[in-house]
Amino acid sequence: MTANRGRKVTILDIARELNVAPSTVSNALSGRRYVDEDLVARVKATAARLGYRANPVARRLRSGRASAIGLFSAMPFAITGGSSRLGFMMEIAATAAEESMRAGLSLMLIPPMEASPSVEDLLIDGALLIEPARDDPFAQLLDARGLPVVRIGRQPGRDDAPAVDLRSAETAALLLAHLEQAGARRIALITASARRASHEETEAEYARFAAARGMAPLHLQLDESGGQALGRAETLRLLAEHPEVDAILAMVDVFAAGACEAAHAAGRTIPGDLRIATRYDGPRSLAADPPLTAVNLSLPEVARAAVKMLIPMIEGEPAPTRVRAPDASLTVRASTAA
Amino acid sequence: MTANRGRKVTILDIARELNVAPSTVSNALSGRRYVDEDLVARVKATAARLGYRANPVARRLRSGRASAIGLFSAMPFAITGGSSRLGFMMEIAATAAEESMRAGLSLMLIPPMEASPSVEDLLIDGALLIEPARDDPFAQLLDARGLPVVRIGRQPGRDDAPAVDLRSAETAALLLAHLEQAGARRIALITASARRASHEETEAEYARFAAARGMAPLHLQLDESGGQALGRAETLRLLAEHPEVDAILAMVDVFAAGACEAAHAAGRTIPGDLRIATRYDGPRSLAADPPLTAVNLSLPEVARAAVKMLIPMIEGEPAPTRVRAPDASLTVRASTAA
DNA sequence: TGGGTCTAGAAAAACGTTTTTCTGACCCAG
DNA sequence: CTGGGTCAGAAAAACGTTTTTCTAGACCCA
Repeated sequence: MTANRGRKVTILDIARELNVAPSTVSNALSGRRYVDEDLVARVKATAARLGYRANPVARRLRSGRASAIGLFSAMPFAITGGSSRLGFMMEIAATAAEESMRAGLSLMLIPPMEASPSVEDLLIDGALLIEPARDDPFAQLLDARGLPVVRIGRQPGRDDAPAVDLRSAETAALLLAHLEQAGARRIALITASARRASHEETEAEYARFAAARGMAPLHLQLDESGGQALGRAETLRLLAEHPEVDAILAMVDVFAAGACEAAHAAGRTIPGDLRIATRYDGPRSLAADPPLTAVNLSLPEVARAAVKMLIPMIEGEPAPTRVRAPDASLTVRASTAA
Repeated sequence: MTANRGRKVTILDIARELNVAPSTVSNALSGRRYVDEDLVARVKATAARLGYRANPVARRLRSGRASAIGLFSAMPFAITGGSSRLGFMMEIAATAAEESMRAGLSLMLIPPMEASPSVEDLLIDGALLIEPARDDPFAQLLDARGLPVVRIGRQPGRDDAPAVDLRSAETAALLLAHLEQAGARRIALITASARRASHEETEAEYARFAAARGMAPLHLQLDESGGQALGRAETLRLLAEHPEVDAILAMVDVFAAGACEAAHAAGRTIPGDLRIATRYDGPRSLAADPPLTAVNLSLPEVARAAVKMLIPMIEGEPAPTRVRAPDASLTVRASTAA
């Protein structure tokens, strides 16, 4: 019996109906002040009869709190998701949603889009920002709005900003050591041109690794939005120009998948002629042919840590400004296994 | 220069500062009524100087709109996500987030949790509900709140409710025909005890299929929260009691993965002795050993259709009440390939 | 010159709660 | 029999916008 005479039913309607003050209705329904049992019963009955639903927006007006946080990723979906739309961002999203719900916050998913949503108008109290680049547009908008933000992966140039450190230098070292140990003597590196900490750190680590061994560095920086096709095309060119390359470390999984295609097209066997490894152990590293050696980044733990950092920041309490991701570990698959 | 003297800066502060009415400040900032150019400039300057940020909650008070929709799944995460937290729900989430953002709505991720969030207090205008069971708790709460809801997968017993029909009978028929064509003569079925439309329809289709061929039906209904371990255990028992079984159709991917484990433990080869197929072609069907034959459910299209249904419902406009998912197609993998 | 229209801004209402403050009745101890 | 305390409810303030209504002056034209 949802008495729907046009307008929404408010607390005022109940008050009028019972000749009682609105505040009394509020207290009766919420129970935060004692109200005569009998009156409470009548209020509740009337509320039910009229089909009253508390307006959650009005409710939040006093506190000004949205009780929600946003999860932002500026990476094009070709990277974060691709055709199957699964991957890095969604793996973080799942755990972050759970963890924030535990704290009474909902999680809003802000997908990377050309027409970026007007950040000004999003109903959120804070944000998680996935792998921001040096000049990240979301980072600027969020900072301009003055929202608390936790970065998942440091933002280059913003060493002060609260972040979960993904420790990409260590990840890169792990992968390079594995490739070398698997027999590689000339390792090429493919990163993205976007200036994310993971790419910058990996490049530095690669330079160090190459220098230490007297190996001439061979490094491609590709545009993330090029996706798998670009990875394939550029790898083909690389293999043609540098036939001595016997391993490729592709930081972005779609580039790695493209590299596999290129290897097949160039008649190279994997891992016999060419070893290929990537960073994020997601659905794409599994689906590649052959499945790719990759790194377990412990994204659920990372997501949980990020939410735990963000919550006190929202409350205005002191919060740690830097947390380190757990130690990474290698998952060796056919793309490098001897 | 975020002049932060305790309180938040409001439109009133700007008005006071300039000896001007609050409404004028509002109009100057929003531009929806003409305000003298010079004054606009002064208002904007003062706003910037004081560090004014519009309060999005207050802004929404008049409209009462949250500008957000919720994505709910009552399936335990063991099913929807599992250890890697990816899968059905997240695949839908990615596309739904994109599609709703396009309409100016954000998407809230409501993960399945024991302590269900108080649905009453969620700041949403509508909801998508993934594969609700006959007695789905979220469905009840959402309906009680009077929110528009689009079900992704019909809800048994709620044929009237707006939904995207996942056409599970056809999916089941596709899988059964494939198993038979791959040489199976005795196909066992594993569904979940939760009464979701996909399970009910599959069971019906299986019964029809078996009857038509004079094949004695063999059907297990498992508790979804049991996950892969339960799938393994029950498959082991099944194989012991019915050694003649030469194919298993497991509707839930974790059960299928468990069935693979069981087959190995029982010394059966896949697909030689035993063919295994599942429904959702997600990361788990790929990661199984061997990779599983599964169905492409076109979840991105499904998610888009669901959002498109929901939007007019929120606006109070007439909306279609039933949409059919695209035709399903089979992805044949090593678990059934001859 | 009087009545109409237009203008830019002021003023007030509205959105729907929650929280704080006020009030009158009652009770009890001093 | 009075002053203070407790009680349940009323009243009002508060939250921060947006929207509607009002107003005083400028302008115009018959």
